[in-house]
Amino acid sequence: MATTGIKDVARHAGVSVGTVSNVLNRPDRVSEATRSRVLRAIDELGFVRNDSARSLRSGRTNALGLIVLDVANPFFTDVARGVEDVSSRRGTVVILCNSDDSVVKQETYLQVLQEQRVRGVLVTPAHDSALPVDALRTRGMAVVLLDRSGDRPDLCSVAVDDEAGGQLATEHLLAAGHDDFAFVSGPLTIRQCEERRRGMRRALRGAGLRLSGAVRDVQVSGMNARSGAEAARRLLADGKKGLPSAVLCANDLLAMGFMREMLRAGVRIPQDVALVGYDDIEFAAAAAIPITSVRQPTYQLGQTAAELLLDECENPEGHAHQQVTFQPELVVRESTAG
Amino acid sequence: MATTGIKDVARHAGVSVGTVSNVLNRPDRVSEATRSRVLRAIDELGFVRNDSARSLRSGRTNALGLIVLDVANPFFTDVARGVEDVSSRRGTVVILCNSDDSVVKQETYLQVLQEQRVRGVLVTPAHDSALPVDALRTRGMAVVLLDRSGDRPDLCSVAVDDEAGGQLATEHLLAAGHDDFAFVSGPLTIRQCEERRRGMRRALRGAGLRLSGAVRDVQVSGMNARSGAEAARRLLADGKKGLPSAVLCANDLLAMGFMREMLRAGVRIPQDVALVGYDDIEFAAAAAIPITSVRQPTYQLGQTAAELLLDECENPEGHAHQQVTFQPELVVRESTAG
DNA sequence: GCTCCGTCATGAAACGTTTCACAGAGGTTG
DNA sequence: CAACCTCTGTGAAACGTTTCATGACGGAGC
Repeated sequence: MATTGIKDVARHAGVSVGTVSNVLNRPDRVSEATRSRVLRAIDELGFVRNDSARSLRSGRTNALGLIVLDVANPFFTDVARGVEDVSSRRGTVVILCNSDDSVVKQETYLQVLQEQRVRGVLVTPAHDSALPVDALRTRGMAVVLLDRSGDRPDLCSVAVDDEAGGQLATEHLLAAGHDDFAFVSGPLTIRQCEERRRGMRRALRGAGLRLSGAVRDVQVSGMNARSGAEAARRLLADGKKGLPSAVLCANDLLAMGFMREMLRAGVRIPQDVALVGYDDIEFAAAAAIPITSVRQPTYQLGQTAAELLLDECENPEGHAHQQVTFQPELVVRESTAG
Repeated sequence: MATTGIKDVARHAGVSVGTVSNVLNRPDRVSEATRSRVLRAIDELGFVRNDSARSLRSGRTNALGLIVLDVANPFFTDVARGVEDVSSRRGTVVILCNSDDSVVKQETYLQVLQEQRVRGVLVTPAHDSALPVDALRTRGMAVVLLDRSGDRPDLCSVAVDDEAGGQLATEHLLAAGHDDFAFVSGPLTIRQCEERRRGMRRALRGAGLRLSGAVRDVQVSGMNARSGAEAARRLLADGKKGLPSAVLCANDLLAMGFMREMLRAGVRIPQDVALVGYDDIEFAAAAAIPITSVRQPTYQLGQTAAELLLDECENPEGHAHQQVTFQPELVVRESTAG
């Protein structure tokens, strides 16, 4: 299958291959007349540039890699969308990789992306794996960390301030007069859980409350609705102290399960218990009682990360590494409207 | 930046470049001794194959394109996940493209993917755009249609039977003794809405009901929770006939909004109105009253599509085009447990 | 009329692989 | 011992671009 190449175009237009290449890459170097002649030839022959050859010769590709834990997670989906939009605007293409939080898969993909000679990678590191950043750099690939704040000054990174989010949510509840709290979350080894909790505690301390009396932790195994329901049951069974008047869940799925179980037990939300979730997934607003939640600028996170990466690629010398931290935002709904 | 190439490896291992290439591509053609010597050299030099050169020479890339309407839509997210898993298992890489249902974007991406010389494309066609399938084929790219059933016998396609889904849901409601229905959906120009509706009507006819009396259409502008709530309000205001006893919504978001508005008005679900959604998104189960819904094998859809595509690529001659249609499945929950 | 300069176009060399025709070494067969 | 394999390894020719040194042409300045 002889694909028509630049040579055929050249012959058909009666010029040299160099000229065709110039028409493609530096149109201003070519006179109006020949340029249009070449363009017509391209059109007539249905010529399509071969990017492999282009990359090989020029030493740079038009692709970048995106490694996330799992696109099926709405958080990463939105991030991916942001990345893709920026990338397409800049004429680059995104190669999508799911590591499933596995270090092995992550390594495999990094290898593949190196073979592809992508311009750079955006990666949410699996676990606390140490990325072979230097090795990548050596191969001329830029690296930007996603959803991981800047513990490395020699790297660009983009993240959302989870501690601030926890604090924000708590201050909202404090302002409504609450003084008896619970924090529902998955294992605190999950960074996000731990940081959101820390934010909550900071807010409580800031309000002059004694942590030991003002807040209890309800820790469940998962971060889904089922676990949320379990947390609710545990609190309901916890007769001696009675229910807390305000609850912060480490994510919206937990909050949804929690709410359902509470409603079923006849507890009124927000009158008896005020509830705040985290992530502001689409369904937080669609729940039986719309849930107040902490929104993260996920799409923008992806956009910014892609822009940082492409900037670093385009201007490796003048590039200053940035650690960007976004601030979350509270979306108030009925679940705290008491 | 002189990346170390096959030549350096050859020199370092004291063999010819041809031999190194053989070690990489047909290890059995090389003696044990030299093979390990070469492998060691590769390791010591940190050599990474240049896929651009490889593709250029061999005429085939290791990439395939995936064009969806929007990854942020959970449906496509799951599909993408299926595609990616299969692809990575086969050593291929996925280039992700969002067309946003725009024909222009779709064309642009197809052009880019051609330049990349991807092995093939998986595409959910925007609108009813006619894909330039033949032009793509000419360039040696395989094409598989996603979520669009086989109106073209010369093409592989993968889809879910929406009509069957509508029928399934309706039969479930009929079996529970309902005889007064409503179908809540967005514009019927959306293929999915139209087909699900058709399935419902077929089931009703099959049960010997007269359509004119047994079912009303409630058509709203969107496919989200807000529109669902609007549909509910419209039915509530529709005093003369009273409420239907069973409602099928064209997707789960509609169903969630619908439910919320009904509950707020004091209508009991499922006692007063039974409710069925569509898509079985994760949150259907987490709603205030868990929603019975029609599940689609989205992940598997993606897997199958990717497999068909790769098969076609690997064996263009012996490949027989298939139009695969998946059957949806009903997941019964409390919203119809009356 | 001469030099000098800018504008356009040319042709060949590179980019890093894969592939292929071929060669040398050793073994087997008749 | 000649003829003929098989097993390994070689070297050079592609693949389709980009890039770069070079050249042709015509006009401006002196």
